[in-house]
Amino acid sequence: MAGRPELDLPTDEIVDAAIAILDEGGLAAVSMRRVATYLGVSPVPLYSRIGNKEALLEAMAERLLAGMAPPVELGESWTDYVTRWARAVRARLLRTADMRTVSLRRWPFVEASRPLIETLRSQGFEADEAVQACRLILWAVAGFATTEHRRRPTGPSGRPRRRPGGDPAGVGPDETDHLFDLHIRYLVEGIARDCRGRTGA
Amino acid sequence: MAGRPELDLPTDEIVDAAIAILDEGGLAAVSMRRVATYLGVSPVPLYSRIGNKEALLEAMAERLLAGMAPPVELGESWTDYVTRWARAVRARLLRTADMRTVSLRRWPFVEASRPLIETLRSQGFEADEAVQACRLILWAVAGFATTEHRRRPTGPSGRPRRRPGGDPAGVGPDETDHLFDLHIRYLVEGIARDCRGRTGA
DNA sequence: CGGAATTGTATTACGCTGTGATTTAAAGAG
DNA sequence: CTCTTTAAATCACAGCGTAATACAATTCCG
Repeated sequence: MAGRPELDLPTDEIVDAAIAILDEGGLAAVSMRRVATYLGVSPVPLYSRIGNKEALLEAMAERLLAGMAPPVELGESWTDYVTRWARAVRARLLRTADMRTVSLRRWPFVEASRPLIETLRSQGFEADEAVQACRLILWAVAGFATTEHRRRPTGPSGRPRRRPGGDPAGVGPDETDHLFDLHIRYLVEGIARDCRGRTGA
Repeated sequence: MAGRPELDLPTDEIVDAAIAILDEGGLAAVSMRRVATYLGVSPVPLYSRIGNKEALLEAMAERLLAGMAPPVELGESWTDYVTRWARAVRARLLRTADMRTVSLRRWPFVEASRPLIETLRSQGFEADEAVQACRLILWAVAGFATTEHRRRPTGPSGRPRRRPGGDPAGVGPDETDHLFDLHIRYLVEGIARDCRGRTGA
């Protein structure tokens, strides 16, 4: 049963399978061999199509984060769009099953920041101001989500090791939402203040 | 050559060895077996002393990030301390060879945030205000460093895959420093504004 | 139409991983 | 000196990423 070049196994299906495995077994369950058997295929076509495991993870991150930036609405002020943008990106990041799949991969974020930069530029920001503001927001959101995300216990390993003194940073999810909005508001206010002379707000 | 219970192999030396391997070979080079042979020992004592690999990584992160909060200076305003604290934490994070060793591990950050919270409380912050401000700063710093950190190429894998359209977020290190200070300043200003009635600044 | 080149797959194999089971040697107690 | 306890080495197992090899089906060319 070998060698029918007609059987198309697009990279999309490989990524689909990998994400399915990720969703139900965590990142540790994603292996080239398992993805292959999930597709009823040997590991070879995975290597011929996506290269290696690192490339697979990259493609998974790209898929999971594609189109995370919301579309710009007509007549929307940049402050409103920044807030919506930040919330949307955070939501998408938190929906990811295992943050390590997505963390430390730059490209999807670069892509998502494009509409943000365009909005800022269209409302009077200089090019370097827009890039700077975008980076500020992006890093704040990515960092917040990274730190906020709870990874589910990946199996029986890792004894809990109860710590003395408790965890002063333990808060509920609604409090976290509030904190996130506060964070973004502070940044937006700061940016608005530093650029107020030129944006005419 | 087996079974001399006198040979003390403290967990500290295990962590030392693991960090040495991390520094010269990256996170991928850190394996239980390699750490064991580095110490001239079988993998068994590693398991009897630290449990498993996850626990080893946890211990490494703890070591790498221990004492990252700078000591409080007498008569220092909380805004100054927050700025110093943020810079120190960021510097420590960036010094880590591979960010994934340290990322997504909460405990060292909880520990580092204690002096920050104490400083805030001693200068008139309510308990929940202090925790909130601390969380804001902490997540901003951790997120900034996580996103900022360049991971070195971990071997010959991962073809670069040059992207079309370039990278609008590509900036130099000095610009990054400036952006970081700006980020922290915005947060500090926002916190100061929201708490100005009580802190009497 | 028939052989040849190409293509894409399965199989095999190598060295590595984390970790449990089994065995062995050393130290201490009576 | 003998027995118990302790902690190590050695072996074993299943799984991993991935390169090499072998083979079947298609496609091209004469």
